[in-house]
Amino acid sequence: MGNNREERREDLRARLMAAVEDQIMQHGIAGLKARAVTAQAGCALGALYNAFDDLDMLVMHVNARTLARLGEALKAALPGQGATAEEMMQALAGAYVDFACANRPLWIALFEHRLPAGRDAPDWYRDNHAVLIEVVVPPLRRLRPDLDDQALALRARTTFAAVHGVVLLALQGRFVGVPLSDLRAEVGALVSAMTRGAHLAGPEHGV
Amino acid sequence: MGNNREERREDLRARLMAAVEDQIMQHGIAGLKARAVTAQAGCALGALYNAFDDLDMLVMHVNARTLARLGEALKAALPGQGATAEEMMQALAGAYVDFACANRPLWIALFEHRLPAGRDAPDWYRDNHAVLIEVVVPPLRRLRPDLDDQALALRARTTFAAVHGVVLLALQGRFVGVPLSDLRAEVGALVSAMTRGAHLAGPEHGV
DNA sequence: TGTACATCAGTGAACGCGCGTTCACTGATGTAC
DNA sequence: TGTACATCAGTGAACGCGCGTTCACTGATGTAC
Repeated sequence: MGNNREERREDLRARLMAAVEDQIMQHGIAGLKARAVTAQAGCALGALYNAFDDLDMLVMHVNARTLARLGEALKAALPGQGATAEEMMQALAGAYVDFACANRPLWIALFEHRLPAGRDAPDWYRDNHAVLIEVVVPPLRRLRPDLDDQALALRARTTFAAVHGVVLLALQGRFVGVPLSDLRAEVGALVSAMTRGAHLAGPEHGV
Repeated sequence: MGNNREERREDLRARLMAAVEDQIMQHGIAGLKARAVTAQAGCALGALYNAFDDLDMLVMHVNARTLARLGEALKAALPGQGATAEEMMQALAGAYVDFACANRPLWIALFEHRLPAGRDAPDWYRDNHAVLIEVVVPPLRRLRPDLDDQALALRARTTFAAVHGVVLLALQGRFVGVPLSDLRAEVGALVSAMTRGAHLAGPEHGV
């Protein structure tokens, strides 16, 4: 059993990631502490630094998993063949709201965690984010067949960011945010307006 | 000259606020340090705690001023009598982008600064945020004469948050954000789609 | 106007705490013969 | 199969640093008489 060491290592990494997820869900990313994580994972403080470079790296692995789960949720929400572009958009936006609400602190960690100045995120981490944009492209292409791939990719980011903004301000409990009870309906209305307005291919500002 | 003491106190408060603004512009809210602030204001570390309750309160005063300046910028950008609702919206969104770009770290501080768990912001601080929403209501009312005041106030928040989201992800340099060079155009396109789509008073999702 | 006293802004060294990270040590696991 | 040795995961006390806040002290400003 030559891979026993490797198995134990992977097991510890998994326990640490699970502990981080739980701690973030309980106390938010701002309240995350190495000691609480290792205590919950059932290992010594120092073991964290055997399994991962440091706490930031551990958080990035958890964020990557959250992102993957979010991506799955979005894909799973897409309706079947016969759906209109607006129905696809509504399904994606609804799934985004649902995921963010159900995993609020983890979802917020996705957008709040930042490395100390000077370090920047590894490629595998950056690349994970692509799914959030890519999933929006197909319905958008049907709404805007006049746009080329590059313009579509850009517009997909904008569309995502618009929905994201409404969800973020609401879930952060900011004063300017929409009340949680109205979130779903308001996001629905926004997507509705965006998709219907996008149809009208009038002259666009600055494009 | 019985108010000399009061004058000096106000002068110190003003110097501290100016120093905080400068420090945030240079190093961001995350890099704000009491020592750097008092050094730049030309007073001793302890003087800060004579002039303000603590560093958080000082930051809130600066945020309030930033918010006031932002409110002025938005109002100043509104076009004259003959303008259409979409023109008003575009002017507001454009002014929002401009202000956020020109005051990026201060603007980000507005949305990133948070009090330690348990304390919550005083009323005068919360109330300052209303301007961001109120300014959107008049053009929105013309686009949606069917909505009552309450629904309008809600939709104004949603509209604001959508634009805000696009600007935020771009200015934070997030991977999913729009490149800065495309920000103005994309926000323009978003506002365009939202206002034109809002006209079509079809059945709305969940409303 | 002058003197004695009270007040309080201003000072900055010291406090205190939180917390990520290290490191010398241990003991279990795997390897060589 | 058994024994000696090497490796390395696991340990947790200690380190180190950053940094907001306090507090005993000072001296300038204002007040009373």
